[in-house]
Amino acid sequence: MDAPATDRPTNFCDACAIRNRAICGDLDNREIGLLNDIGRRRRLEAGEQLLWEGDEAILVANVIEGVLKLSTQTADGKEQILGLVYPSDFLGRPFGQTTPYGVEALTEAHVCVFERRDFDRFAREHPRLEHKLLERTLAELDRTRRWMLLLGRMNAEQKLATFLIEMVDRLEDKSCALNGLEGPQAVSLPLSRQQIADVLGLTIETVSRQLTKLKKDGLIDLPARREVIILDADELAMRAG
Amino acid sequence: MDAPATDRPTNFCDACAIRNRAICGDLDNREIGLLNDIGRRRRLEAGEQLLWEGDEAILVANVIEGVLKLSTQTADGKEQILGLVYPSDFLGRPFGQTTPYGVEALTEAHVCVFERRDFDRFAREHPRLEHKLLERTLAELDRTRRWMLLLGRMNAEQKLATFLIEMVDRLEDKSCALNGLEGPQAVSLPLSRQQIADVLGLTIETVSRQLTKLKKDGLIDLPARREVIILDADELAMRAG
DNA sequence: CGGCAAATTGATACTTCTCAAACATCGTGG
DNA sequence: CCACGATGTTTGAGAAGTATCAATTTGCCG
Repeated sequence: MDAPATDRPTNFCDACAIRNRAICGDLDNREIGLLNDIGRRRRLEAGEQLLWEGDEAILVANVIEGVLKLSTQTADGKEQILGLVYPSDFLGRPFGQTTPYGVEALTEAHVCVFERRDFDRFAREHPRLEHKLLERTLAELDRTRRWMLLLGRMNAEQKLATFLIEMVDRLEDKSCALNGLEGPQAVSLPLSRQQIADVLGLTIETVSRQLTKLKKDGLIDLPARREVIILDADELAMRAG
Repeated sequence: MDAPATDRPTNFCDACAIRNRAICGDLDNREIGLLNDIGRRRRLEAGEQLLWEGDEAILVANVIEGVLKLSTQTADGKEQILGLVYPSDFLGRPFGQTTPYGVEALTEAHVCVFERRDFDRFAREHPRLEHKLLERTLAELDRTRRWMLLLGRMNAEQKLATFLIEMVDRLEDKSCALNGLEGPQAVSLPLSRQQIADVLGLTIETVSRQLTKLKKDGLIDLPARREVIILDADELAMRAG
């Protein structure tokens, strides 16, 4: 094999797993090349922090692989997870001065990061990208507002049921033979019990008790700490309210 | 006075109070003219509903005057207010199929409404407008996420204190002689006690009790149902956490 | 196998909700 | 102008739900 011309870096985008699902999806090859030039790949360990709340907003990123959390805390240190970010999602605060929340990898993760200034300039010059970003931001705002209903008006059981349904939706292990159209579905949670509590605005004990209750009631099974099997999706949806 | 040429409708934008603060702020006169052609003014009574949750998303609007609420409810009818919308704010779900929340005027209000399809087309053809809309949507997402911390992790006193500080920030009656740099500040709430409860994820009784407590503690005064005077903003900020 | 962190379980306290009643405010019509 | 009813608000008592604190138990990883 001949070595490629080395006067420009490799275009990672060509082989990018999320090439067509991320906000870059509408760009042509020339534009992708330009974007590739200002971005770089970065690998994060589970638990590694990418952005700190309140810091200057220097980075934005596309998630290529893994799950990350966006979170903030009260003055007295109680944490609230503001959102989970999955492959092909965009992350960070373009056109902003400070990062309004911390970003931490929940699993090993791969992201495609950009200096915010570079990204902002590129976006302003490429309306198709800005449009994609707008559509995503609007969708994220809708999702976030729906979560406000959960935080403000649901009880613990409704919160857990809603959470499990959402996780199945997002993470459903499509390779798993268990998952027929009906019948049990398995999920590997990327979150600890404490993190589930921080998503739902509950304590770890309440999360544990509610999961135990759902198990006793036969709606789910808990074969391992981070494994959940949905046995009765209909009843679970009922309890989600 | 001569009648104006009547081959095109009056351009309301010329006299628009929020002309420079709304998303139209970056448009030139020609573009404003085009936008004016697809929009129309509408007056809403307090309590009048503009959009219903789940309906087809047919309208978007700029708020010219008044305050409106965005809200949703649980299956069993408990309401959660998702946000308040003030003059110069944008409202509705562009590029979407359905309206994800109800919109109702809290006070008499004036809005500048567009058919969503018209607006979507106009926005796609005018990247400066789309950029403004993106910046607003990003800011609104930040604000909404901050509210999640309140809903998920604050107790009733912190919620009320945070709410009052936010309302002063937004509504501070600048014409009122009371408002020096320090000292008491007066606010006329556009919300009933029930609506405050629906913003904070509490019951009306808890809101009432917490307000009474803040009054007894000398942090606020409640001269009328919808009037609040902040007597000790520092201590209020302390209790907001 | 042992040590450690995470999760569960239990007992109790506290906050908030629920239901009920009294009270205040506002607008209306006498 | 005041009485009246309607609506919104405050207050009270008790119940329910969740948090807190403490003690185990479980599962994971070296």
